[in-house]
Amino acid sequence: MPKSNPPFMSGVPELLVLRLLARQEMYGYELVKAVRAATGEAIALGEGVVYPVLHSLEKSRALSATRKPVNGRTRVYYALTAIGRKRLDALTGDWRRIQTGIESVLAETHHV
Amino acid sequence: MPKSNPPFMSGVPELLVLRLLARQEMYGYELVKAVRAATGEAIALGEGVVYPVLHSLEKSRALSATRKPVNGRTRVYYALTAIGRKRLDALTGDWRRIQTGIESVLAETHHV
DNA sequence: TGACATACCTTGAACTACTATGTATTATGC
DNA sequence: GCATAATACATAGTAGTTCAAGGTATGTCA
Repeated sequence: MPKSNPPFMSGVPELLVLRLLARQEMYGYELVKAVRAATGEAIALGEGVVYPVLHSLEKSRALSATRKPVNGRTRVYYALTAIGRKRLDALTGDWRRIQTGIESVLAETHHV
Repeated sequence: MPKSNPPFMSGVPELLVLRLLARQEMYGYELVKAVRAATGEAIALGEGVVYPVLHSLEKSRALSATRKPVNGRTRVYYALTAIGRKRLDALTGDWRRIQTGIESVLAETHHV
């Protein structure tokens, strides 16, 4: 029974991938673990989530892919493009807007 | 062309509706405007979003509905139940976890 | 009579994350 | 030498949810 669409996750994988790749280029499997580490285990993305995001971002030219042979194994390194940077900025803005909105509702010391 | 699933909105309508109804009971149309006001215009939910959420929450007994005739017109007032309170607490926890995780990734002063 | 705000509701589509599964190679344990 | 785990990439199918657009009806103001 596939448990899908857990609350508050839409757009999150894309944002995290773009943000982490803005720091340095990485390959898919590395990203999976980087997300876990960077969020302090708060968010964990499976490979089945990360790879489709990478492919779709590459297709929209937000990422560039480079195949590098490492240890006889081929790794696909992804790096942020100028388009990707813009996409990251836009997503970050969306996030800030929504985060602020929700915070102002949750924060209210409710005096029933 | 319906633009659906904008980033970061999954679960948000449910959270906002529960949170606002925790303060005081309200009817659908009132909620639509309350969300806009409470989030400082940052988040605006259409009626097509709010009503299905209300119905689904009523179905899962998180909300109780009361029909009240006002000015010859019938309004359906929704109030939080004990189940709804638990659901709100759970969702709030989810939100805090994800919000914290993302913040720790975004916050990094990136020194390229 | 017309226009507009209030109030409620439904529908169809589109998006996206998730689990599960598959393939292949390298490293580790016994 | 064999089994297991970790690495590395990939796809399929599902399902949950938001959204725009439309529909109905009443009250109010000009």
